Amino acid sequence: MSEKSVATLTEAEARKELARLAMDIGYHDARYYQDDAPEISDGDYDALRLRNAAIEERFPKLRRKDSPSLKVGAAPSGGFSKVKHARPMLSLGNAFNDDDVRDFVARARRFLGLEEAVDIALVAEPKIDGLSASLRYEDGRFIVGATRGDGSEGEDITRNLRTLNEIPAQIEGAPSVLEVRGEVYMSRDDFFALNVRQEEKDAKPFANPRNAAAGSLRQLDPSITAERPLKFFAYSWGEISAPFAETQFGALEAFERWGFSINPYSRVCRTVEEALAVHVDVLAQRAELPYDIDGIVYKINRLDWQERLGMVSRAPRWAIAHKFPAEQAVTILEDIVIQVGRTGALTPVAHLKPITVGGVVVSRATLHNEDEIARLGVRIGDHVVIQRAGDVIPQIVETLTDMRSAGAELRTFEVLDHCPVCGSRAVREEGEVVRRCTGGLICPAQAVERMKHFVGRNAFDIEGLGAKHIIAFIEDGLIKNPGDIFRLQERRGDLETREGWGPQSADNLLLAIEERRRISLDRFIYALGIRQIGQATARLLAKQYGSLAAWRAAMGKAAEERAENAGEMKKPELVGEIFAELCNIDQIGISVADDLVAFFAEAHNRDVLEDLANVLNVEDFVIGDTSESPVAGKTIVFTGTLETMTRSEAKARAEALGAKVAGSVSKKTDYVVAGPGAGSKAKKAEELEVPVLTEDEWNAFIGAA
DNA sequence: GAGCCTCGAGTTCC
DNA sequence: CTCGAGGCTC
Repeated sequence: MSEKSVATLTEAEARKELARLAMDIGYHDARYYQDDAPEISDGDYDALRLRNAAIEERFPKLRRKDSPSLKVGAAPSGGFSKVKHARPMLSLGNAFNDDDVRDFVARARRFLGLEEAVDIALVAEPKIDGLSASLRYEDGRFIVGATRGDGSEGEDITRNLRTLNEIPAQIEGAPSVLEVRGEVYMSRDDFFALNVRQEEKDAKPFANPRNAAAGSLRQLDPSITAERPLKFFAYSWGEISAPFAETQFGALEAFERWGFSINPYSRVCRTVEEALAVHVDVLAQRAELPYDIDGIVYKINRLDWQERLGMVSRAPRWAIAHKFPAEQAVTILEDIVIQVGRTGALTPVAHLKPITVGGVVVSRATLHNEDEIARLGVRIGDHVVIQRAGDVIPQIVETLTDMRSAGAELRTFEVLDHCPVCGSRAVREEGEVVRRCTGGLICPAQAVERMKHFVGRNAFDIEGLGAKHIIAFIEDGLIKNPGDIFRLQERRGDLETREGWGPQSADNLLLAIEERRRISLDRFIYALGIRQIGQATARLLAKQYGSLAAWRAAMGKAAEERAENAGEMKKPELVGEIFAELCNIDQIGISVADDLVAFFAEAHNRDVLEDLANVLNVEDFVIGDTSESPVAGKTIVFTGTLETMTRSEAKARAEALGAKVAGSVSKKTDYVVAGPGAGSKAKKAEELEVPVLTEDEWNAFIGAA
């Protein structure tokens, strides 16, 4: 289709074309959003919208009432679809001073088993204050782009990302599958200019470049994003079909060859000290840089080392962010208010006279606990220095006692001995820092927090069911137990007639709930909010027991054992077989096992679980494909000093091959790998007739896989 | 038994 | 993001 350049269109032609575009775009919107079956590529679609916007810009008077550019909320319930990252997008550990960085390198050296004298080269690159994004290329074509989201699943912002000049639509010579990761950001100059335009349009200005970039990227209408001056630095990658570099810096160079921008301050440093010099250097130039940065990221340059180091929970062991000192400000502590958490923890929160720190207005900050208040010596009415830790969470750094006016009587914070919400006793256990409400099930504040946790992002992740609705639903008796959420459709009438609700909002919520009726076992366990059972431990349990039925059966039995042998906490075996089995899972000890079993000892909790099991579809835990692995499903115990690898490396490798790594030898142990100096464990293995391998034998054994 | 390391729980603002 | 506590290693 030959199109006339917008500049040469006559008014009549423009009017006709705008009408056609409105119709076409409306048609494709319906295919895309309603049928989920687009007929044209995103690129072609974007071209239509861009042309529409261009014509409207030249002939503002011709803008139609039904113009596509006015339909900001084209998406169904106003959102982006989700994209699962083929490889998770990690976050980074933080260093706040030079020693933290030296420690990081020392840890890596130890993990890799390297001599003190071996230098570990690092790539130092500025950490841009923007939003990370992942761009997937297949056969050189940009296919899909996503936000980081929770790290494993982000939002599909492909159409918005396509509007960025610095994101090539096509790249040459790259692996057939390549996920490029980097930071979308806005330069300071562009941010100021945008704010001027925003004010001219009577739109709210953005607080800082980061928010401006975030707001621009989250536009439902890509033509708005297209008008925003967003930029992109590539710095990392996700899934790749073939290796394309041997070093971190080599990867950056490859990105540059493919047409991406990489940060010009990125450089290879042979030693930690050289890397630390980059930090000093860039910090000195911080104000002159065209964009905001919040620190320097160091990555171990050799990719084979990166691979061996792997990751810990959500962060790689081969990279760290060295933060710049946080911006500080002085304000007045107006009040201290107590919040009640899911576990009953009473947390004092400072209410502050609102003040801008690092481009955001801060009015509250956590005071953690009563010891922290005592340490700060703060009283209500005091001037306090606040900063945003890691440039995000506000914290009170110090109290400016000098600024107390003479004779002024400032109120001190008084420790509560009762829960401010339910009135139950609030006690602080011996040796613990937190004070807790003992109200448990009767405390409404705890009930709300437990429910919030249940529907939260890392648990059931029910969209549209936020704190406000939860509180209202609980108050109105719509939900009492978690299972009630999944019976809300029976009370559709009650939902629709709520103030501010209608058929559409009820539909949206019920749909979001239906989507989550199916859930993985580990998320399910995590959602229950059992004390000390977070994401990592929930996954361990899911892995150990495999199915909800198996887990419930085991835990129920453990609770019985515990009832019979209460008080025998010192030795797990004395409590019971299952209890001992729990404690034998690496990372789970007596304390964690006891909280877990205590949960099952409560009839109320068993009822909640039974109820949930009836309304949900909890998927069995599936481990990655380790069918080829000789050690899949086997339980391994490492003991003694390992020579060719460190303990954590050995553990990580074994787990990757589908094995369970346990801490002590039992009759369930399949193999014991003993290095020199192995003592009691190797002996116990002999007694139990568990095969004992040397390290070399073990390596040969798994090497076959 | 001390000293790491990892995990959980609590929190802010947009 | 931070802090405290639990678990593991030596």
